[in-house]
Amino acid sequence: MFKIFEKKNQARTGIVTTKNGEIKTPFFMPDATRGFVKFLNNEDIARTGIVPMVVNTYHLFLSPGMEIVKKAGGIHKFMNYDKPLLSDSGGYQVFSLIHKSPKMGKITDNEVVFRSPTSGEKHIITPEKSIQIQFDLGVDMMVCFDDPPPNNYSKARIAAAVERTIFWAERCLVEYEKQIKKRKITAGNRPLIFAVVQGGEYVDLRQRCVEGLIEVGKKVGRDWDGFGFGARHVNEKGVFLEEILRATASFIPEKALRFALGVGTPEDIVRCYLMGWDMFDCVIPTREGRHGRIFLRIRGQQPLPSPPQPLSNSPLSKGERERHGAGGFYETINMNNGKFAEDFSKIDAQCDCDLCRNHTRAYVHHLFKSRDPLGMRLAAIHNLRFYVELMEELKTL
RNA sequence: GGGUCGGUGGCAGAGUGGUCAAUUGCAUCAGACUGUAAAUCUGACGCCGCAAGGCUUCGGGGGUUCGACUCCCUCCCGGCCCA
Repeated sequence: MFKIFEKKNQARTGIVTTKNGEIKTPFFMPDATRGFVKFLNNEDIARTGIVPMVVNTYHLFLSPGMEIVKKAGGIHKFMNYDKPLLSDSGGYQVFSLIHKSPKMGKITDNEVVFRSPTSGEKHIITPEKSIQIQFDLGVDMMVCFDDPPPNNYSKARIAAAVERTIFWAERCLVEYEKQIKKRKITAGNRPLIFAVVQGGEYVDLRQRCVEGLIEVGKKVGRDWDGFGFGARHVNEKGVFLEEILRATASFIPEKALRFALGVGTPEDIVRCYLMGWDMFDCVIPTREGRHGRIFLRIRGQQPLPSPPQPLSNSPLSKGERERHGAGGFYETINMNNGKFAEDFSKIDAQCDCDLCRNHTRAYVHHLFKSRDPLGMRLAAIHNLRFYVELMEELKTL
């Protein structure tokens, strides 16, 4: 259930109720794809202020496999995590696998056949099966199995993916209803279900997709709890699809949650929030943290859709400047850079995360140069803390 | 003292007459990362130059050759073996 507290232009704040607790919107979810955020344990996660996380149907299905998750008593018990979890359907993973290398599998209207990249073993996923797996996981929020084509596909192919996504969404929703009944799940305990909007860079296809999905809801007799923005939200050059995101948000009913899947950089999140998107997930804070990039808030600068400007005492490198441009609310530093070798200042004197409370830049640089997992862990913790604080600040905009 | 093997770019270590400014690894420097096949990947890495390109290199010196990191002489230095 989603309740809106306040609305300012398109942006809104609210609260989502799930069987494992409430979440205030807007919120960010780190990707615990295989049932863990790499290098972090639940206590680390809790200290960052993160509440919900994303797990992945595809990855958990392959390993450890559903038999083990079921024996554990569901994904929450397996992970020992008692806060809300959202499972992604696995569609994006299977499709990107096949789009990258057609030998890896085959997509038909009925099902997706693919080979495990690690074992080579053959698997079949259908919309129904994805939903069943997500019920077996026992998550708080689940996502329909969709068809996410690369944005550079022809309009005809994107249109076909839209139709298939709608068709599959119906199968997902029918299966959802079936599972609710079969498992005797009460209204208060049911997982929220999200449809996914495809349509690439075509506004009309995005609109068609949302309309088709809403019709599916009416037909099955169950309104979608939310809609996700499918495929990538940036073009091949990494440029944010401003109008597509804005238009898609406007097509989605106001009472539904708007989930910007895979978004994104801090400025992209700000942009999406201002357009009315409520929830986000992305690998950026954790992956880039593991790779040495640290996000630093420029205090006093309001989060804006525009990118950041450099701190005067810590100039951005050429690449960083090119990426972020001038004028903004944060910068990034790369802890691998030699310039930190003798920098005994704090990473961010005002941040209260494990990294900033306890260590200097020089020490963290040393951890990265030593390739010790501790540096990667601390950097991921810091970046998540940065994202959590950003979400808090969004509410003040 | 005798014998023997060897001295290559920050390090390790290829190359053994021309296609070598010199394979590769490490280190170093920088970049990328957006519903995680990512503790990953990419690039640079003698000197000057944005570049085209130019310049100086393979322990020191001398020699052979059209041409040497590669062959010869000698000196210096190191490992191992024998005394």
